[in-house]
Amino acid sequence: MSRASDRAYRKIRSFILSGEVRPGMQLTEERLSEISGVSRTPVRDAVQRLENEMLLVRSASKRLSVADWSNDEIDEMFTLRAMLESHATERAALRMDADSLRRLREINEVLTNSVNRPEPDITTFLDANRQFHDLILACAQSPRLSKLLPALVEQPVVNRTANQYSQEDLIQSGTDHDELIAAFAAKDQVWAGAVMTSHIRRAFHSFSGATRSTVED
Amino acid sequence: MSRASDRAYRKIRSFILSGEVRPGMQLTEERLSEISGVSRTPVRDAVQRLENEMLLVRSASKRLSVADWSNDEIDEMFTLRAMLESHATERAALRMDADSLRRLREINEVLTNSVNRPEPDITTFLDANRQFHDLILACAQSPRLSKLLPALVEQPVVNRTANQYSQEDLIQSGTDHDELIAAFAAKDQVWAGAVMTSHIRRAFHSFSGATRSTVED
DNA sequence: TCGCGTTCTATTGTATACAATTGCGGTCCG
DNA sequence: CGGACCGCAATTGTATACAATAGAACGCGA
Repeated sequence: MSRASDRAYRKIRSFILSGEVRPGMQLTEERLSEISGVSRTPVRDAVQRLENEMLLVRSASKRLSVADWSNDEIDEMFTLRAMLESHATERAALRMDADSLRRLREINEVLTNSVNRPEPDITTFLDANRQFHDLILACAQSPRLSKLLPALVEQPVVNRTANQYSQEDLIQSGTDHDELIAAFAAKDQVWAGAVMTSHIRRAFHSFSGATRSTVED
Repeated sequence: MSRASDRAYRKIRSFILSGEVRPGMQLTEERLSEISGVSRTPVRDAVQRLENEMLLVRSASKRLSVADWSNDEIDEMFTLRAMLESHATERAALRMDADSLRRLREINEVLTNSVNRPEPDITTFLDANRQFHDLILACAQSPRLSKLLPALVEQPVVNRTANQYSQEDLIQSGTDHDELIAAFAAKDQVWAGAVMTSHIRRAFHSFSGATRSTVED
């Protein structure tokens, strides 16, 4: 979208993810327009996008509030993501070209280096990770998937989790990616899809293990 | 959404589906506001929704045009729908209560009656069919799915196809639904999911068989 | 004091005017 | 005659003012 609209989207998004506002809390459009520094018109565009990503929800009568996900919803989110992203991976396996494969290797090189050190560089890891998954999605060549998946991946969880990952988890991610690359090289869609499924399911369990047990403490 | 916005959405939608405009054709926001009889502001809301459903696309520089789906995209659409809707069905199988089950039977009774006659009543069929699938989706109790699926089902294809279905196809739909109901009654999620998958895949092949061969003629 | 209705206020929805951007066409120079 | 540049027209993007609606607070009567 356009400049103001995008600006609003990013500002509001990071505002929500920063944790300054608690789930369930009301947010008026006017408030959001103050936050993002643009008028309500582009704010409304941004809000509609955030509603689709379910970061914002419209309460009974049109009032906006920050989404509050139940555990069941988070489970479901990972499940759907695993389904769709492994499907994307299967498609990508059939359509992968040499250049993309090379690029995937480069990206994963960066990712691996960022975690194979005493103090993992989370920012670099997240960035490389995103690039890796994005490139696969692009190779899947499915406009629909490209529209649906991002709303599911939506960093909320990804980002919140990355800090909770243990270093072994991060290293394992790099290993998963290596195996994905091997599957792509072999043009084996079943293999590739399966690796992606377990990659995501593992992330899910690391996540739910970490956060939920701490909540219960 | 609100009144004008919804009105715009429906008007534009039916305008596109009516076939008055051909895929790829440009549509200015002003034109759309004339069609729907409201100002550009609510039109833009509606447009954003239609973009998500991929009935409209924004070409290179923000100009709107009617979406033009490749065969591959239509295949993908059915594939995704089958994946997600059978997943929804699996969830529903675990959560189905007696009332909903009864209601499903009622709806399918209507559906079956509408096609078991010399001249099938397509309108009634479509309406009952939609209710049937909607109720299952509701029983799945997954806000995410409820958001994702409709954008995929989106009558475009459903409606265009219904007229192309042979009477046997329509009757078979009713039979599929009966089997779904049996699976729900048995609380067998695997069974239910499988029936839904084949239900949709059959629709897909009826569709692509009908339309694509005629195109090639 | 409780329940109900009424008014007032906060919030969202719509229209319109204006700004910015992009495409198109015409013209001028080589 | 061809190509590039410049300027106008069409289209989208943004702001603001106003309308409609839903919620809350207040007061009145039973």
